[in-house]
Amino acid sequence: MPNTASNDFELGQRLRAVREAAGLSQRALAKRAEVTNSTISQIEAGKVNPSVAALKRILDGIPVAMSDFFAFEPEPEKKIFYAAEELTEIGKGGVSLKQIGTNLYGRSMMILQETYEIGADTGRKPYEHEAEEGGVVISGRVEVTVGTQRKILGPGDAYYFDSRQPHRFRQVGPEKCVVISACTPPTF
Amino acid sequence: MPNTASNDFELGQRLRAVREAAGLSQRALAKRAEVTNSTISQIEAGKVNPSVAALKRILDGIPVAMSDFFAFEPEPEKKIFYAAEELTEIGKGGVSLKQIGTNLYGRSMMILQETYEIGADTGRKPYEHEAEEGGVVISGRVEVTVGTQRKILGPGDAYYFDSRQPHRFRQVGPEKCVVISACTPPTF
DNA sequence: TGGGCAAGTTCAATATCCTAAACACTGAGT
DNA sequence: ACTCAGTGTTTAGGATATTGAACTTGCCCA
Repeated sequence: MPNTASNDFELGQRLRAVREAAGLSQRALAKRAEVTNSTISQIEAGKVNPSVAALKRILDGIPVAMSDFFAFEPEPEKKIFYAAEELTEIGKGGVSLKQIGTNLYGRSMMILQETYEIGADTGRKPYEHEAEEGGVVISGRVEVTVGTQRKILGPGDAYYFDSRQPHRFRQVGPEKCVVISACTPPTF
Repeated sequence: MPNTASNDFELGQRLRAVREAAGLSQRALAKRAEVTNSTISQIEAGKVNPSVAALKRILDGIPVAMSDFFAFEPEPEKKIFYAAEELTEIGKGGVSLKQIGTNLYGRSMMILQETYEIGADTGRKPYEHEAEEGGVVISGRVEVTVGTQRKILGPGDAYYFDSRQPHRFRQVGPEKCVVISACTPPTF
């Protein structure tokens, strides 16, 4: 692909605006940022895609923080709605875990759509990181074992437990089972 | 300079954290971001300095906004104090304009230290963009003409006017004149 | 035990950026 | 007119990122 130079949005224009607002010439800024004036010229003209390191050094020379520089982005990607096929598939084997909303960095919980095929069994997960989780059965039946308790749940039934307890999910009955669940925190 | 790979701070570590928090593998994210898995691998390992375009595409694939990704930076460069020699020199000729604080993008005013050498004269600036400006004389004497009014100001004297009015500053007396002034808005 | 699969990593080749030096232009001062 | 110092721009070449494919590892399951 040729250098479209449009993938950066108006990065160059913004840099120019910021630099001029600071009353700096390209060379003056280049000296502070320890890059060359041509680098700045080409970036502002949209002829190149600067590396993150180069842009950071330049912005530090103004100085403007990276987050400020990108703060007022058009923000094209604040996804709120997700088509079914966009859901991130995590699981494997007979258990399919689909993450609702590709949880962004820093989210405080993760929502999953879990599908247990006929005969699917998570096996006994001994104990995991500190978290809580709960869910509701949408269709089918699943046998849930948490600690010493065990119960078969059908559509409309729900569960909620501390995930440090050993737990196991096993599909039962003639049809696959779908569960919507949530847990917190997502990874840590 | 060899590839230090440390200029990016912990960019790679952060990307890995963000990606894993989203539950995506390198290849899964690469597919969404339309880059290759090796690109992500090398970035996360700190072996390369990604281009802004590459990083943006990757973050869009998660999705995370650039500003969010850099939001919790150590913010090393929130400059508040400035050594005398750091002040940005703007003026030319007998008039030296030093910008206090290299006004960041979006600042709502600009503060200047103006030095008028012996005989310095700004000439009559007809009318400029909509703004207001004011200042205080620190040392020396300066004749200020604004519209039809004219006055010679000495140490401690001050002025304030709408800068759309034609105005002129002219050093008078045996010593150079130093003025601290402010104007708003800075550029626009 | 071995196959299959998905994970992250590495390597050579290509595409791209960054630098250094020169170019063109402007305004101010001899 | 000429130089000088300041703008921003352009160009060639070495440095670096990105690609595409191979490599390694670990895991599950037959």
